[in-house]
Amino acid sequence: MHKTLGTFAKYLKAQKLKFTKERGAVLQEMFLHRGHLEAEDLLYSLRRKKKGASRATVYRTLELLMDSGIVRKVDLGHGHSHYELVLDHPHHEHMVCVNCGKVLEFSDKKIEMALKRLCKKSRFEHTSHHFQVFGYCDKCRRTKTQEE
Amino acid sequence: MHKTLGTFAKYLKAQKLKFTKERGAVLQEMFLHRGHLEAEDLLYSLRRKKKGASRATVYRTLELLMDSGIVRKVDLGHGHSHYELVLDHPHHEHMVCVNCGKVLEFSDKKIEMALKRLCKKSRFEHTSHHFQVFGYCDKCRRTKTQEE
DNA sequence: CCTGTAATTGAGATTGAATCTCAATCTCGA
DNA sequence: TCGAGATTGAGATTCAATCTCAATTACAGG
Ligand SMILES: [Mn+2]
Ligand SMILES: [Mn+2]
Ligand SMILES: [Zn+2]
Ligand SMILES: [Zn+2]
Repeated sequence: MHKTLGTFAKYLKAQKLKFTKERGAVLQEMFLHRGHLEAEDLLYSLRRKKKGASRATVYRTLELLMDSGIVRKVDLGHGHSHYELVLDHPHHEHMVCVNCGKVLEFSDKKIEMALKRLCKKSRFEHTSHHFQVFGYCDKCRRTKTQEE
Repeated sequence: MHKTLGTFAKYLKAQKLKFTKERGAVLQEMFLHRGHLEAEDLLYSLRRKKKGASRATVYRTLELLMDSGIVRKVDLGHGHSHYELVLDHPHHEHMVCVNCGKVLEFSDKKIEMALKRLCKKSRFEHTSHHFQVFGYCDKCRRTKTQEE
């Protein structure tokens, strides 16, 4: 946390922005929960602790955290965004259980290589990508099989 | 178109649903434009031709077309859905130019195989996936390079 | 060709995520 | 300590998508 806090402070200073208790609280809350968080989760979590930050401020702070490379936006196919800490957590993709919502993370050199090759072939300059896999996690798969 | 029209008619009959001029018009419009369409595009396109169908009906018809396997929903990372005809157009992924919006389609056996292997390893039962690649198409890449 | 009934439609209300507005408040460097 | 300029929050707004429900329509059976 402390290293990241420093990163954020430095980023804010460089942009002539201010470090406020609301911004600090949002970052702290991201650390507290880890995982893949919705903005709304952060909002209510903060409210419960009386460390309120308005909805607008939560979204604005997430934007800043993304700009400073501390947080990334994740698309889990729910029709709204989730956010996760970058930390030393390198680029990866997500498998989402359509039954219980569980999220598995994965990354694969072969896929990355194949994608690179395909982009070259199409003369497409790749800057980023999202890869969401949907299905049933181990637990839900077993339950489902028994019911049939 | 005619084969697909038959598929749709058959599907509707099997579900005890009715074939209406609005539903016919939406399907016809999908054929007219091909490509990756937004619901809103369909809506205005139909209005211009006085073949009106309300917003609600357009969305409801797209739902039926998906259920009958004629159309699939596409996520191009725009925060709202696009739709495309399935036809004999097999499963594929999309590259989206962040500058001009151009969409390139691709599919890759190696990626499919790697994904299959990863799911097996995680005991995850794969049912579907979305893969969006963002970057610059050939044309925009050239323009961008010259400007720098 | 009729008719009755169940499905369909459309105008407009509603939802939910995300963004915007702007007056009041706060931060931080000098 | 002070003031310029950044920030905040309540509530309005946007936009895609869905819902509501009274009026309309399709179509199976006669
Ligand atoms: Mn993740
Ligand atoms: Mn496509
Ligand atoms: Zn599960
Ligand atoms: Zn382009």
